[in-house]
Amino acid sequence: MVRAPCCEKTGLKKGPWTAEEDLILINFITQNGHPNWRALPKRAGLLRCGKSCRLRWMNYLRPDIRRGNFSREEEDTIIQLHAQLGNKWSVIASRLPGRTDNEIKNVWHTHLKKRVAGKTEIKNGEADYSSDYSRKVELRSPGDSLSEVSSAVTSDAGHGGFDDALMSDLLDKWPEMGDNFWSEIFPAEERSDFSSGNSNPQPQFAAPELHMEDSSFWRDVFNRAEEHVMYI
DNA sequence: AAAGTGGTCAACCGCTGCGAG
DNA sequence: GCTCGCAGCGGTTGACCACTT
Repeated sequence: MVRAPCCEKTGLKKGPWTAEEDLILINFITQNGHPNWRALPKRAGLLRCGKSCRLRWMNYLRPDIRRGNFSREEEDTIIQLHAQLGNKWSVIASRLPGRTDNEIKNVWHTHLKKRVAGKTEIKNGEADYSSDYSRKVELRSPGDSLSEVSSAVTSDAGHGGFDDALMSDLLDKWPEMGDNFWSEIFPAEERSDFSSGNSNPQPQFAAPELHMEDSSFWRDVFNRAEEHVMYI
């Protein structure tokens, strides 16, 4: 038996999302939630498959996402959990409020894997600084995180034309959804590890302050959206 | 200044698990 | 109990960017 493809391949857009698409998705989910990802793009008027919409929302557009600035504690927690759980990125993500499995997976592969490997070598009495990366990691000041450094580089670049008034206007609009907006729309998404008695308590970080304020992404989206609107 | 190299991260692909009928 | 459709997950890719030579 052949399973039907996840989506109609023809006519569907792939690749990077545009600011316009982001806004359409945000607006649609804001108003309707996402009871059915498969049907969502059609209803929202997006030429994307449901999977793509879901991924974009879960990993990038959800307002309760913290972007960049992995703290040293978070990185250590990822290393610790990975040692316990292996590549269970979604489980690890559930222990790190505001972090997505995709982001954690990326951080692991780009930073932490090497760090762990480096420490193993150090443990074996053969500190190997042949890799420039491990040198950076080991020499940086305590409490600093590498991702903090990299995000500082990437997130602040290219936002010269950002209109703070536009951002604050948009931020003003969020409370209209009500404080319980997200829990209403996504009851199934409540992180069971936090909402229910977690039998295996893990280090908790400060509750995710809502991150729209400090999210470089939103700056970028609204910046690009503004540019887009100028063309309309 | 140009080319090469490596790092980063968003997004896609394919598989799995689960629930409804 | 079986089939089907869906959401979710983990692996992988590729474009972009920064740094080095």
